[in-house]
Amino acid sequence: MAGPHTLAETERQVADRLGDLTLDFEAMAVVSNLFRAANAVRNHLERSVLAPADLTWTAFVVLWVVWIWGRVETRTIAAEGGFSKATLSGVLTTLEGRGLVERSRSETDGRLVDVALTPAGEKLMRGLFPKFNAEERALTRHVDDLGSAAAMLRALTLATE
Amino acid sequence: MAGPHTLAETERQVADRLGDLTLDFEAMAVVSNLFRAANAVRNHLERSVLAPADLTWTAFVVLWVVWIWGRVETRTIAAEGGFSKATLSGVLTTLEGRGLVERSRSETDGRLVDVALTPAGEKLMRGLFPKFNAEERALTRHVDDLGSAAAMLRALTLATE
DNA sequence: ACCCGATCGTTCGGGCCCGAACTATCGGCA
DNA sequence: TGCCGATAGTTCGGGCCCGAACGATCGGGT
Repeated sequence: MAGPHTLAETERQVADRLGDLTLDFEAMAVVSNLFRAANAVRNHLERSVLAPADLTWTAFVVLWVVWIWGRVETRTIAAEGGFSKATLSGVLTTLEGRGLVERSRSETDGRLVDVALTPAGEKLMRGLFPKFNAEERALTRHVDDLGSAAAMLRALTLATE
Repeated sequence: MAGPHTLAETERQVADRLGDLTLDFEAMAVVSNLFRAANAVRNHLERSVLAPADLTWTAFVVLWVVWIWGRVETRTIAAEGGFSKATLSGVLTTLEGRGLVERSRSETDGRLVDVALTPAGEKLMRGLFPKFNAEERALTRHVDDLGSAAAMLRALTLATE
């Protein structure tokens, strides 16, 4: 554990508090470690790669989706990135103000808004993503089976639907 | 993947964009799925368990740490919960305003602040945590080996230090 | 041609989140 | 005793984050 207490200590304390109730300690540990890991990885990548480029995590995810898929509709970005359309709207305004993306109303459906990278955004991502991926590689180097790790995380995601 | 595109499609698109560079697709998938899973699990638990009690995720984590460990110093909560002390300060003010926790300056060290649950906070957690753990159990029921899953996530966390 | 339920993106309010700057306190050392 | 670097918690500014409410648009059915 990243905190000052070990998992065993925590479990004993919880058992003291709720000794009369049935608890699933293994499920508790998985969820707890999931957030510890996500938080730690996010903070690490933000500090090492994103902060020098003055980008937040969410802004980077938005740029990544638009960069990979080209001109995309707003609703696709939100679904792909895993955040609400309300959040996306604000982030897009920030990125548009910095000249990294462009919004344009769809010609075939007046409700939709298409998003595309500007040349500046394109240039930024081309320089930034290799550094990002190199850090991802370094962070995962001690995971023996990357394939089954990804599958396990995918199972967790699917369980919420 | 939770998004509209499969992992294979995404990899092909990335290869098209960066065909001249060496990338680690497996590391990319693990980090990507880590955030998808953490986001999905967090949103699910917030909506199913926390929202009815009018608690945010972070507020619940704070209450959990204080509940399990009894009277604790502020710095311990921040380290255990994985967020900054600036964030914690605001959340504690919110929880104190709702009468769920109490702040008190340490008698032995004037710099420290001790935090403890009020009876109302104690009652809330005793009723809420069993529901929370039941959801954790449901979410992780399709993970075959919970022990190795927790270990893998722990390895990811350690890699950031 | 006209409704009407569904869908899309934005806006609003409240709360979380972090780094940096700040104040107060502590402990060691001359 | 008096300094001084280290440490704890708060405050501040800017940005993210969500649900709910809103206005605009679409498309099927009459």
